[in-house]
Amino acid sequence: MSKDLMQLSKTEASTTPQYRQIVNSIRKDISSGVLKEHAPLPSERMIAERQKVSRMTARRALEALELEGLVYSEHRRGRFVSPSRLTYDISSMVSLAAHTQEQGNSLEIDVISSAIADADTHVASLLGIVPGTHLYQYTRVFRSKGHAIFVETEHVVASVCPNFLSHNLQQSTMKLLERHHNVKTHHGDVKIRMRGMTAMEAQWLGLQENHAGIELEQLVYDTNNKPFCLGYQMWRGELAEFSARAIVNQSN
Amino acid sequence: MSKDLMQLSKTEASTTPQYRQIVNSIRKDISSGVLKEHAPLPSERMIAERQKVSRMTARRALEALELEGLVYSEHRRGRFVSPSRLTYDISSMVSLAAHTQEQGNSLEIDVISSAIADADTHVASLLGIVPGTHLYQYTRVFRSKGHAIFVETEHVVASVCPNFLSHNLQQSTMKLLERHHNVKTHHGDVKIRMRGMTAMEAQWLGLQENHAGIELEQLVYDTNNKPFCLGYQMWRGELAEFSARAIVNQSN
DNA sequence: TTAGTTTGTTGGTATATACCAGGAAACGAG
DNA sequence: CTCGTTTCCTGGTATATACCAACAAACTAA
Repeated sequence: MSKDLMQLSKTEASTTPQYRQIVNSIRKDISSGVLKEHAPLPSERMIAERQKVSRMTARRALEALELEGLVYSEHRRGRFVSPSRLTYDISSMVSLAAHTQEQGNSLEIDVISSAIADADTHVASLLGIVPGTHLYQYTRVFRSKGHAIFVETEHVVASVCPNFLSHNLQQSTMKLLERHHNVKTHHGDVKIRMRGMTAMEAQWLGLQENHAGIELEQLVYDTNNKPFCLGYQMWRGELAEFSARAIVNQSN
Repeated sequence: MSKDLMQLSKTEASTTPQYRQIVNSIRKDISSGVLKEHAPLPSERMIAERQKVSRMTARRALEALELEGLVYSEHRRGRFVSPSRLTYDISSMVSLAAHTQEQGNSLEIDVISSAIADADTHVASLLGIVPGTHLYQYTRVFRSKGHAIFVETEHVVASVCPNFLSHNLQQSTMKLLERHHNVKTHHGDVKIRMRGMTAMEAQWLGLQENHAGIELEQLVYDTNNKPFCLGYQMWRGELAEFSARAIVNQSN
């Protein structure tokens, strides 16, 4: 709140737009550590007054920072410095929840919904089943220190794991399937893309509509080479990093 | 001023913001095919006039569509419908240029710069060499049908491929290294993240500053398990999809 | 025909203003 | 001391206006 951080000057400044100068000044404060993770940024009106610009110009600057991922906004509470990224190794297929726990970081899981449903044509074709087959579907939000990182919806073929929803879903479902239903994962096909969030996704992650994020689609196969689980994760783009190892096929 | 706006009430129009209604209307036109790939959208002023909103509101709608990736903007020329995505299989490590050529799509390559340089500490530590070691560095823009898709900068250890820059770089450099310098790729470590573009990157891709994209970092190892090439690709997020296959380690 | 200029379009930047709704903290009554 | 209300602050939406620079097409002079 009571900060005298902003630099006045701009003196010669010149051709770079004012809002971009504000962006650069705040970016510097973040990288230099003056503003730390989750620290509140000055409000639009505050910046406008101190930098002698209109509120709309201050707003442009803050929106640009959001776009870059350096800053996140919380619905009418203010804007804050984004925390550092969480790395997810898509090659290992080890549950992220288990992995981060080993690293010392906890990952909280909120179960938004869980139900049994019939497969629609899209899900059915990916899972190699006939439309209408029973699926367990559940949506969960993953948080670190209370901050939402991604939201996941999984579709599991019901026949492989009767009464699956009776388990507590606040843990790794892959481990659950292995332990209690003898379903062993053999491999997974992963797709990663950047896309705009739906209104629901944005709400779950505490963001505004609009906003691009990273979607991770995972189709998981058992040791019989049959797909049994389809998952969609929508990540806050600025919080994620995905790693993988690619082995070159010798025959190529 | 000259409007009797006050009484147009919110009646049926409901609670969704006007700019969002415009977004939805345009989104419908795109998905229904009324507006096709690379088709020009109506200008800000045009929308403002036709929808009876201010230009700034029309602008908000178009910016939201850009953010979602449905639309791209060309510097003071107008806004256009984004084309469909290009899939890149990061598991195969096969040159994207070669791969797309097989699919029938051509991929044009512009060489922006190429030079020999000394490794800085960051690049050196990733490549496992001492800072100051000679590297071949080159930056290339990849286009499909004239539209920039991503820009790539590669750093290759000079000692493994003398006179590398004498080749024509408008082709797969991995194949070049294999054919002419007997460097065989064994595997690659890939990292994917979403981040804001630098001014340079945005310029090369024909975009505004700001703008999030997907960065792909590739560290390529030879058959002796030594890294010899470090590459950074910055993709237009709305144009890319990355696929990979993850094999589960049995010992886990 | 060609080269240069003009004109109209586009998006980009910027200001000033207004009102709304949700969150939070201070306040005030029980 | 707690519970509800008030008040202030926040970002979100929206209008109206202004000027700039880059581009494209139309026009104009050589």
